Amino acid sequence: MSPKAQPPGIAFRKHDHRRCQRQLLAEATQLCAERNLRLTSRRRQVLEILLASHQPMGAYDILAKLNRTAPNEQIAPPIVYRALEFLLGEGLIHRIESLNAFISCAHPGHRCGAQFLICRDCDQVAELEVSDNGLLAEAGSLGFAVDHSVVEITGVCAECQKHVG
Amino acid sequence: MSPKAQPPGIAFRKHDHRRCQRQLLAEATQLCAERNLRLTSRRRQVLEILLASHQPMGAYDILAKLNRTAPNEQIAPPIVYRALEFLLGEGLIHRIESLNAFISCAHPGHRCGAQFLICRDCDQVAELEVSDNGLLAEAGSLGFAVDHSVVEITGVCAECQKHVG
DNA sequence: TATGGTTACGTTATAATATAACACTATGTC
DNA sequence: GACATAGTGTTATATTATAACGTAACCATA
Ligand SMILES: [Zn+2]
Ligand SMILES: [Zn+2]
Ligand SMILES: [Zn+2]
Ligand SMILES: [Zn+2]
Repeated sequence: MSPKAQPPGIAFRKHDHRRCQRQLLAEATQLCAERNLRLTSRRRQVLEILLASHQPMGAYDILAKLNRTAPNEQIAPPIVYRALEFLLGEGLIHRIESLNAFISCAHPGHRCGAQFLICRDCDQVAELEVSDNGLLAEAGSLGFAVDHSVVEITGVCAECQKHVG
Repeated sequence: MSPKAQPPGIAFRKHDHRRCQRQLLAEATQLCAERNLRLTSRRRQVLEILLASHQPMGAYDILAKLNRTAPNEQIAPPIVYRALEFLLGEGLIHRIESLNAFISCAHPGHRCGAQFLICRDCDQVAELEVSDNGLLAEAGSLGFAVDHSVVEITGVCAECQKHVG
């Protein structure tokens, strides 16, 4: 089975996010099963926190949320960072470098680089998946062997442009 | 006068860096004069430290270098960050988000977004200037108003590929 | 050349982000 | 159960960045 990926720019569209969320969690669960990896409760907890929205969250925001849900235990940074590391490694979340923050992946399992549109008004982030040929071509012509690419475009989404103008 | 920009990928080519450095400093000086801005000695100091190579440096590396050159005074972080802020604002340097580091700009004054190839072997960073159409087109089709773009490609440069075998 | 406004610099303290190191616990295998 | 391994918990600390406030340099005008 190959579940359908979220369409590009979904973060900026009105959509049934409950469903969006459920679908992505199911995909993550399945993907871990297929890879024989353990989506432990900590890891799932962190993933669910990120799946709750299309907004990126800092590691310490996630930490705070964890500690709010379970005020008896006192969770420390390494726990969060380790869960994030696992999720990043499996392509279930992405790191937004220009925000020092993390966001759930809209197409779990795609191992290639993603591109992000970041609205500085509503803080939503949409994930694209464009084969940005021009750039990779230039890299190729210089004999540069690409490993990983970070593409983060900041601006104002269509919805927010309406509300301001 | 419009001085010639460094060709794309210069960081990965053998070149007369003394000259490269001199040229970029001259351009920076002129540009500040034209804009009626003060390239103070602190700012110039920080710029010169970055111009010394095509490798990005962390703010604290720059700080350490400043303090090494003048062991009598004890310079503190805000001084460095303020100089960096000025240089960033004028497009004389760039911030490499994925490294939390700074690098001198190869085309001072160009206000548009740049793209970087980052060699994880030799730590050199080459600045490109490609109109990466595919991506901006996608952004446009979503009605997203682009503000600033971060493009950072990590990999291994041609030279380093030879040396590893 | 005084005077006042502005910009830049210096200093101290602290915030925000991230990791090292090591002990303990759960999980799967024999 | 004994063992190896992977995951978690805990403490301390490293790294990156900024807030707040005072001082000095610069620049215009009188
Ligand atoms: Zn959604
Ligand atoms: Zn928006
Ligand atoms: Zn050079
Ligand atoms: Zn290299």
